[in-house]
Parts: sequence; C-alpha cells; structure tokens
Amino acid sequence: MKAIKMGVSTLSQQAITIAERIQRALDTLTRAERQLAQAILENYPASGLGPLSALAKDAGVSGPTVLRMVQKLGFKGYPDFQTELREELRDKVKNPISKHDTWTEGAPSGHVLNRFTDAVMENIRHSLAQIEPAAFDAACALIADPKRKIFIVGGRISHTIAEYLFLHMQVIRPDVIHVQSTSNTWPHYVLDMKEGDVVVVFDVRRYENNTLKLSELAHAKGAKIILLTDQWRSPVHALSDICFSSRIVVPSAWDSAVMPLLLVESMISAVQDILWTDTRDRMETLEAIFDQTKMFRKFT
Amino acid sequence: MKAIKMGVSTLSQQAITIAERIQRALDTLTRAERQLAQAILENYPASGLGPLSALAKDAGVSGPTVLRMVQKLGFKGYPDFQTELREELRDKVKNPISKHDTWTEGAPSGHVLNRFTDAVMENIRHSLAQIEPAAFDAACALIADPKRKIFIVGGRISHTIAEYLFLHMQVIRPDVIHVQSTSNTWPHYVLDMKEGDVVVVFDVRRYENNTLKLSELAHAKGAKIILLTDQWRSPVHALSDICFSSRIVVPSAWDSAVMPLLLVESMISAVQDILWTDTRDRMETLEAIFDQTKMFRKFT
DNA sequence: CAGCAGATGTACGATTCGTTACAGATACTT
DNA sequence: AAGTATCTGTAACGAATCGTACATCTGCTG
Repeated sequence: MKAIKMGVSTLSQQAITIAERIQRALDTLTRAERQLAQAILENYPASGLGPLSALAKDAGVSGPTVLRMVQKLGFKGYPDFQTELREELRDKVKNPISKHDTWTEGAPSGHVLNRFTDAVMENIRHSLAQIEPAAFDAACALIADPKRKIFIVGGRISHTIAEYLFLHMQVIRPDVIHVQSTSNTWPHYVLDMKEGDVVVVFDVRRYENNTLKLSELAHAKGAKIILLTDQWRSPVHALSDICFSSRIVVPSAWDSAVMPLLLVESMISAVQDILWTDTRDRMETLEAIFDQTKMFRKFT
Repeated sequence: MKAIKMGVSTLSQQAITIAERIQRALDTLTRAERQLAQAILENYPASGLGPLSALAKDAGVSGPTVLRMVQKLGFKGYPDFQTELREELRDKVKNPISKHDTWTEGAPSGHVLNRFTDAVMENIRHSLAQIEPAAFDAACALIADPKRKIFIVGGRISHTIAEYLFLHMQVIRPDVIHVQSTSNTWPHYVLDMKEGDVVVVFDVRRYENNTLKLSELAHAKGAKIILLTDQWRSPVHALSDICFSSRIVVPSAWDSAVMPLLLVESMISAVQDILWTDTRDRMETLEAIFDQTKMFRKFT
C-alpha cells in the first residue's frame, strides 16, 4: 500500500512529445543545433539517453552546443532533458495503444496519410517480390552501355517520371534523349534509332496509342525496349525485351507513381555505379558550369 | 546447483534481449536482487536508463546491489549495462520495417534493390513521424479552396514532382498554374499573384536562387506558401506558412524523391476528397474530350 | 545457541560527466 | 572593406555518479 501519487502524474505533460518540441523549435535553432536535432530525431529516443559527450560526438558537434540547444528547448540542463525523455518512454510503453498501425502519430489511423502510406508500402513489398534481380541487372547493363543511345519515353502523366530518369541519365552519360510521346514531334526521334539502341518506355493505365505506336516502330528498327508499366501491363510488353510491373493501387481516384519512381531511382544508382569513373568527371564539369551560372546557393 | 552457465553462453550476445537475460537469471539472483529485477522489468527499459541511484531507490534497494546484479548478468559495470540497453532500444524502433532483410527474393541482401528499398522505407518512416497531421490538413484545405489560385513551383530536378502535382490538380480544380523557376518567364507569373493565393514550392538540396527569389516576391504579395523540402530545409522555409520536410538520403550519388512524391500523392487524394463533387464533373468532361482525341486505347 | 557464510547497506575515493568561461571563427551590416 | 554580432569549439572547473572497501545483518548449520 504505497501512497498512490498519481493526480500529479497526469501533469506528465501537455501531451506534447519532446520530438515535437524539437521539431517545432527547429526554426529558432542555429546550424550546429539543427544538425544535432536531426541526429537526435534520427534514432529517437535512444541517442538522447546516453551521455552528453556521446551524443555530441555522434552528431558531430561539441558538448556545449548540446547543452545550449537543450536549454533553448526549455530544460534546465541535460539531466533534466534526459529525465523527461525517460518519462516519455515510460508512458509510451505503458500505453498498449495499437502502435504501428499508424505511421504519423497523432493522426487517427483512418487519416489519409496513414491509409495512403499503408497502401504504398504494400505496393512496394508486392512489386519487389515479383522483380527478378537478373532482369534488373540486365536492364542496367543495357542502359550503362555507352555504345547504345538511350531514348526515354513517357505518357501524359508518366512523362514526369520519365523526365526524372532523363535528367539524371543526362548527367551520367552522353546520348540520352527524352522523347515526348504527347507531342507530335516523336516520329522525328524514331528516325534516329538504330539497332541496339535502348528505348525506356513508361506506360501505365490509360495506355496511350502514341506510346504503343512509337514502341512498334522502335521494335521494328531493332531497338531494345525496357518497359516500366503497372500490374496489368501495357500492350507494349509484347514488344519489350525487359518488363517491370509495379503495383500502383492506392486509396485515391488516381494511381501511385511511387513504385515506378523507386525503380527508376534504383536504376540510376546502379547505372551510376557501373559508369562511376566517367560519371564523376561529368559531374565535376557540371559543377563548374553551375558555379559560373550562379544558379545554386553556395552554402547549406 | 549452479552448474550450468558457460558453453552456450557465448551466443547470449545476439538476439537475446536484456529483459530475457534478466528473466533467465532470476533463479540465480538473491532476494534484494530479484526485487530489483522486478522493478527493472516493471517499466522496461526506461528505469534502467536513469542513474544508478534512482533505480536503486525506485526498487527499494541500495546502490551496490544494483551493481552486483548487473555484474552477475555479465556486464562490466552499470554504464556498460546502460549502453547495451540503449542499443537494444535503438534496434527496436528501427525494426518494425526492416524485418524483411531482403525485399526481392533471390537477390543478395547487398543488392542495390534491397539496399535502396531499405533506405526508402526508413525515409518514409522517419519523415511521416515528423509530419503534423494538422499541418497536412491545413495545406490540403488551402489547396482545395476554389477562391485561391494555386501556383506550383519546382526546381531543376524537383520540377518533375511539381509537374506531377500540377497535372493532377489541373483535373481536380481550375486556376492551377505551373511555374518553371528554371525558366526566365517566372516573373510574369508573380505579376498575377494576389493576397490569399497559394504557392506550392518544391525545393530540395542544391537550393536554387530563383526559387528563393520567387518565394520572396510571392510572400511580399501576401501569398500563402506551402513548402516541400528535404530534411535540411530550404531557406524558403523562413517564408513558408506550412513546411513539410522529407528525408531523402539513399545509397546513391543523388537524392530520393520518393517521399516528396508520396506526400504529393496523399495531398492529391485528400484534396480530391474535399472537392469530390466538382472533381467528378470535371473528370467526366475530360473523359469526353479524351474520347474525341482518341488519345487512349479503349480497352483494358 | 554459537558460529559462519552469504547477503545487504553505508561511507568514502576515483572517475566520469555536465557546466561555465573564454577565445576563435563566421556571417551579416554599415 | 572594416566592424559588429552571433555562433561554435576548446579548456578548465565543479558536481554528481560509479565503484570499492568495510561493517552489519540475516539465516542457516552443527
């Protein structure tokens, strides 16, 4: 029968977590402090529960910086900060609230963000399970081959993802061409195709006639066709040498491009690895040009 | 009868939590030590992460007892015990996702696809944890307001994602404008901005001067600014009314746009829900137009 | 009941940790 | 371009913590 002293313990906070407090104060923090804040949130709350010096080293800042930030957040000192972190952890474990069916805390599990993210995660899982690594590697090898020209083709919506691939490939290697199948000019590009060239085609639901025609002509010219499509597969797949299908269903009137984008980014990364020595030179040159145009900001 | 101990005990390093280790050792502990063990397990792991003296007082035992038990469990000292507790906590929060250690079967876990997907999943998890649902809802409400014009602005790479948002918004509601900050024509668009209009700005690493200038002018005109940026946050965030930051680090020389895209798609879905009756009409009209242009295939 | 062994707590010393003061560096202003 | 304000790290100080030695207590055994 120990004196139950709750009542006061309900004051156990304004229901605002320290993570949120950090998040909210981010604007008032300085550079080094933000760097530290990121490190804390990176693996929260574990890193904040260790010694001050360890946290400082992990974040790449110095001890006093840690202290200053902690005080800015309204704590008396580092020990005070740690105490509240532990309290928070204690409460969190105590509430057996169905955790991870919500991705963003503080939103009902039926919130768009949670429903949407659930679907996307499922899509990624399913899509990847169906992809043959050998096919992926083969596609990357084709794209990385400097002797082949690369044509990238997208449709009304998917051309945005196609352009994303194009913009990166353009930096990595020469002879990359972005073809707008929505425009009337695409036949001109087919003129330049020759046997062995590679055509990367994006075609998802509401498959477009232009895209199919372009693919047929390219196929006839002996070009290799790599197709990124959805789970129902565009008619282009009959002509394609390599085909990747992504699940794209989400709780929305439209389809998701997340999985195709993930594939594209993985490809970029893989191709860049293959061509790294060349790519590095091209990137340095590009940097120099950017410097001259003053297009980007120089600091952080 | 405390014979059995070594031999297998080397495996005690991995995959066995400290809680389990305590449970298992419960028999070999003395009365005061068991009392302490219960207190630790009572609210685990929070209580073990505080100072030794606090734990001792909480359990009703004295300092040295804590130390002796901890050493019995095989730790060098109390700090060592705490360090492993923190490691465990770190792994615990990391794991709910990466329980799949390979995503695509048949590829080594070191394959690009697996490494990349791991990183992306982590990004999604971290980013969403930092997003305030209220801010998201507020942003969607702004975009869904038919009385406000919507300007969508992207940079050299991010304009692809910006355009993705634009293409969908264009279907959902009128008065949506896509501004190319890479082009010289953007000042013309600023001319048309008026107080209450909404500017959706995409700005990730290699923050662009044009994007910042455009935002400053828009801000001066009294437009609401919704910013989608990375974890380091574009300088535009100082002007923004609502800011979403996504983790974008992947094993590649470039950054990932998956998380920003996920946010964009969620927004599209949410806005479409708000405006559904209007959207449906617009979509039907659009379908009719498409039919006449014969742009899409009629089947599947 | 006497004696002993293990268990437990108290008090002190050594060490690590958190904190403060100060100086160098950086960015911004006039 | 010089000056100023702010930020940031190094170094020393003081405080709290951990670990150890020792004394006390409890419970078991003969």
